[in-house]
Amino acid sequence: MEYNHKEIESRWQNYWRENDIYRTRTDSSKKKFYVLDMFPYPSGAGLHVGHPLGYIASDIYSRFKRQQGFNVLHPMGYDAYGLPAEQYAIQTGQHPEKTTNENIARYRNQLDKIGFSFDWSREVRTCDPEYYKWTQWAFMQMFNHYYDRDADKALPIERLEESFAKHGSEGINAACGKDLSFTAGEWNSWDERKRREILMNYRIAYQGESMVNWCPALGTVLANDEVSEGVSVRGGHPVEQRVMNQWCLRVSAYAPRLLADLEDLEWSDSLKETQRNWIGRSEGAEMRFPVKDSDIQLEIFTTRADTIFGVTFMVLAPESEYVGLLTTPEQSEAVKAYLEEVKHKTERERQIDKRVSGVFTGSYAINPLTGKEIPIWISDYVLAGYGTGAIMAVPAHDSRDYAFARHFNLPVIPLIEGADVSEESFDAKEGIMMNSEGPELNLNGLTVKEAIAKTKQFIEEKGLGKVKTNYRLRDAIFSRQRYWGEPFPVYYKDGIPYLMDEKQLPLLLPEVDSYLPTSDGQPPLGRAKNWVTPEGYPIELCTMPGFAGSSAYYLRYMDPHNHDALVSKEADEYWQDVDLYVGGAEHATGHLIYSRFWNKFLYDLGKVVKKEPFRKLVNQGMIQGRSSFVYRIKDTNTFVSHGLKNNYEVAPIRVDISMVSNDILDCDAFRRWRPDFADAEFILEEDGKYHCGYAVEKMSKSMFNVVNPDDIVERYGADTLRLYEMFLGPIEQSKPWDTNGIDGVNRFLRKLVALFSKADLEAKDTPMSKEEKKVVHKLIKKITQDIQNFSFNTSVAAFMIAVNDLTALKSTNAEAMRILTTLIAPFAPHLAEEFHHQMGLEGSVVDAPWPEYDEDAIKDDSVKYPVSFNGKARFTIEVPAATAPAEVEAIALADPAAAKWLDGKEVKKVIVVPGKIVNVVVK
RNA sequence: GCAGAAAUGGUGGAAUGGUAGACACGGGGGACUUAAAAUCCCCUGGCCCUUACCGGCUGUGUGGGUUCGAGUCCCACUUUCUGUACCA
Repeated sequence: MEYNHKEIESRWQNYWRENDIYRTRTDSSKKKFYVLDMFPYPSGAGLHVGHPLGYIASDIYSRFKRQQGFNVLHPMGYDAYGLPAEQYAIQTGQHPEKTTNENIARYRNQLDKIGFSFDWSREVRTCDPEYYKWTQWAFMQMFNHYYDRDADKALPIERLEESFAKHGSEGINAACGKDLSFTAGEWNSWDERKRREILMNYRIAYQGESMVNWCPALGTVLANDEVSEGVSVRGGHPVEQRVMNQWCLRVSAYAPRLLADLEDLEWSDSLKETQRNWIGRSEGAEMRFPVKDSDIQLEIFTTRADTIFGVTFMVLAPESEYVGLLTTPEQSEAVKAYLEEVKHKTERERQIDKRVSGVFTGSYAINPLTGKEIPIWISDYVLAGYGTGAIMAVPAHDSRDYAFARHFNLPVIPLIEGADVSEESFDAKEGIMMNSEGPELNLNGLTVKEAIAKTKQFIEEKGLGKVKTNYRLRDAIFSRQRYWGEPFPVYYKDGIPYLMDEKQLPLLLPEVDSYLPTSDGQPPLGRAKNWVTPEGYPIELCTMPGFAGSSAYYLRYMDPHNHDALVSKEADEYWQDVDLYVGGAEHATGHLIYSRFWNKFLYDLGKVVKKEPFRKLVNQGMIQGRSSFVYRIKDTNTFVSHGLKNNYEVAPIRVDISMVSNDILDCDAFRRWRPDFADAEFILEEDGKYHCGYAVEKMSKSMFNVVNPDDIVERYGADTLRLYEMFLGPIEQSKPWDTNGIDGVNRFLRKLVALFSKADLEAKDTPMSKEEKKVVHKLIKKITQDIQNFSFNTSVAAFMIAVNDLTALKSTNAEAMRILTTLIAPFAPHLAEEFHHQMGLEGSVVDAPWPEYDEDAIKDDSVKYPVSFNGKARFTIEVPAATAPAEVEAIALADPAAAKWLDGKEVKKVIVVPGKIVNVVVK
């Protein structure tokens, strides 16, 4: 049999499609298993070989689970809303829906060629109204709920209203944007507008003034995870801080649960740690410092309550509400100038420019423990969004305070014995306290840890402050001033936002004549005609951000065609959660936080049964590109091979990797590549070949290093691509794509075909020989373990060994081939299906039951023991498998070879590890 | 700065504390062939000994430790990658 991959693969792909082999149904008689890939954003560039890495791994796993008898849900869809499509639309005037659909068609075509077992009948697209109806629905639920800290869950906003009507703000412990205090009488006297304003501070989806990342180039606000190092993640445009009225999600209310529930997840340590850092829990104390000659109490947050005797000044964030209150007339000019300066700095400039800057307010606070006056300053190193936007500065033990104190010549008081603060601050939380004695509290002689505890207790008792836990995680900004996203089901009456009726969902994205903002700076939806409710009220002009649609898509797959709910009760109770989620670690602080939050919210509402969406998560590594270089000798058109380039003055030039094979350049193709290389000369190495250099870089068109999976499939077949991607190395590891070596995997498949074509398929009932059985059962054991451990590279190696062994045994046994076919089905499904049918077996190999292995068949009759002397292996003995350790020892010492290594020395001890080793310890 | 992960031949990578380098690429040699491709066989960490056979030494980033025995466990360090940062 010839291995004609094209013919085999297209034939079985058709068979799977025509027979609906991958259709999954809810089947309560079987145990479920849900394997999910992070759905892709369908970019215009199409898939490169890096994208399918995770898909192949998850496909192997889900096929394996299916063969083990599970009812496997393995869906795929598209994260279809996004910025690139919109920017392309702005440039070309084409509707983003059109280009998105074209990209999706291309992706689908590429994915289909690789032979995935996705149930495409469950496909979701975030831009599909039938899908985003439920994104809008979830937003409405969030608008209609608040977070009750006592119940520790989201509750309907009506409960809050009832409570306000009866008791005012008294007795309510809820997540709230402001410190609000009012009586029932006040509440009842307020009109609807005022009440709605109050309620807005409690809603989980709320509209509020907040400091946002504004990106002028993109004309939109961005979430914190969409900004990195002061520039937008998409496009790299500068981002500045602005106060704007925006829709937000009260993710921060869920911070404690998001942190605590990480414990039970089977995620990598590094990913959990990244989330822990992002959530950023810190235990400390909130303290009030009275301001001199004023009723104002300045509230600060600190984790170092122990350093209170070292506070020599206080600092406010420039945006702090105290700034206006504490600036004295004498200082008002200077403060005004400073605020102006800070305001015009972009976030990026603020980060790059680490110079110390600040201004004195003119006011003084009183240290409540020492009674001393301390100046209050303003500086942009204090952030408005964290803690209270004000700090007590302890220059001796905080490097930022230290830099500030040195710059403005403020005193530094060391508090820890032996700490040298003449050059830099001593930030470590360790040591013995000194200089810390006041009229009421003495910390001297205590360790830092003891001092923190004692101070906290003291300030709570004296009512100077309270113990507080802060989280770094901030609420997610949920508005985008863009076109290509989900419209908000919100309209405005007298400027107050109201929800539309649920029956009006989905609220369809309207057509516009251009995807740019309007001339008066409104978002693109401002161009839509009749963008009003039937009653004539204007509808919200912003759309939702990308993470809105990707936060609950895994639930929709469970029940994708349901018109009445995001997911039915039955489907949710059956499928529960994602058993295995495969995707990139770059989503650690975005999607994976939002999705967990979204799921927990729906859990609070009783809409889903699991408090966490993704039980086990595997991060596949990034596949980098491997660029090839040629070396042009300066001022010539002569190119020198990599090994000889040091003899010349050369300039490296990237060449398209399609002209390079195993680092050898196809010189003729190179000459044809570009007109100016047409008469290129080459200096070759001794072997008569031109060797290219290489570098590992991001895979991109501009580096000429993109490898398209279509080309690999065309040349070697999908089964080879699948096996090779797995063979490259551990799935979690980032590695460069290197097509060198794919021949080895392809060769293996051809050997497998050769082995199979010699098999005597007629003699079905012939038992395997002992040797055959051993090879096959060892393989079953190895593959079963490897798949469970996600160790696919070693599985591929095991297949290679088994095929070589069976070939060496000249095996023609049909049973051995049947088992081999079953085992390789998850990896090389096309070839396995071909074998399966050639053997005349019923149905698809997809449902071939996973074989059990027989431990007895694997056991050796005899065991080889390396015999070591003082840990160094010297010779090998072979004894019957059942030999007792004492006897093994005797045989080892009696071996003629032993005498040489004993050399008359005394044997101190002999260690026999059954089945492993004999180690003789001699003096 | 902080956090996490990693470091093994020319390359990608194997190794439940038990003969390091599986498997594959690349390289070398050979068979078949008029020839090439394809295929098959042998060798392939380094150093040394030997005509050859047989051998020996050394070796998993560096330095220490635990152990009969360490690539694997512990401590310190170096380097690389990833994430994150005026978060008080």
